[in-house]
Amino acid sequence: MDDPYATIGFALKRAQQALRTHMDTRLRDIGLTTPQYAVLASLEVEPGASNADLARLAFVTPQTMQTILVSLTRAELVARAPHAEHGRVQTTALTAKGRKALEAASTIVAAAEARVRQAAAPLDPAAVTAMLLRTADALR
Amino acid sequence: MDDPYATIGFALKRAQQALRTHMDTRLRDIGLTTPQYAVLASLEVEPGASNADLARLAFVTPQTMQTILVSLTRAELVARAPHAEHGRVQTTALTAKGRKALEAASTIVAAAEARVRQAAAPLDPAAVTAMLLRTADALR
DNA sequence: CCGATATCAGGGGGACTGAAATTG
DNA sequence: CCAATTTCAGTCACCCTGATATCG
Repeated sequence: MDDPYATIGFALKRAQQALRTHMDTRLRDIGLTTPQYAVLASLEVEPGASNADLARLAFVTPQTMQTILVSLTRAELVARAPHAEHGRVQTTALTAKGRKALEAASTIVAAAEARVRQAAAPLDPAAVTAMLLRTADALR
Repeated sequence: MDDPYATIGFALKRAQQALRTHMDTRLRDIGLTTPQYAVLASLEVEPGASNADLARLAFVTPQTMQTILVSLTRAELVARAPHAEHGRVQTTALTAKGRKALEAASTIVAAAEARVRQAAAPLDPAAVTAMLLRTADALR
């Protein structure tokens, strides 16, 4: 087999790690990690989502999402409340503080995305996005 | 900010996570994780490398590499020995068992890479690799 | 009774920061 | 004294198994 340093797999890991590190560094200033931002962003689209809902959206296990929600609750960025009908289900929603944090985070994340798109040139960003999602699907 | 689900950043995370999960699943049969495979592959190219050397090759902190080397040593896939001149430096090399594991892993990894390349079409794999490495550089 | 959900407990590997000790 | 290396300690986010409890 050929040079492992010349594979898409290796480059994929490098790029993702760089993006994650970059975002973590910027987001630390406003007290967030990258996964925490992702959950806040999901909650803006799906207010009142349950733990299981959020886990599916983020492609992680319910246990993992549980630990993230506990830390977000402790930081008072989200609030949880029992579901109106389903006794056991806990719904989660952004607090005012959480909405403020998300707004600040969005600027940071948009800037990072812009840098990635610039680096993608001359490849079309939409084509790159589609290619990456095809790759994810191909590896289920 | 636009839909976070339509960004390169989101797709990048999805693809990398899928690749990592896929490789971990396949490599588990031979008792390896993906980072452990990566270290074994580095050691084939750089036998006798130190912890700090390997950390730089993998773009992780020395502390992270330390934990990986401890587990590889415990599994007897690598062996560590004090450097001939530098008293504090520990050199690491593949054992016979480690070389065998690496060989088995290489087949698995090559198959995964082939699937990724197929999913990349119609984009040129070399162009995709270069684009991803450009992205990593752009985010330092 | 089944299935989905939520949560707790435990363990593991991999990533980080901070700090300490050694050594050139 | 400084720089590099190794290593210890702690935290975080991710996975897993298994168990418990609540519902529909």
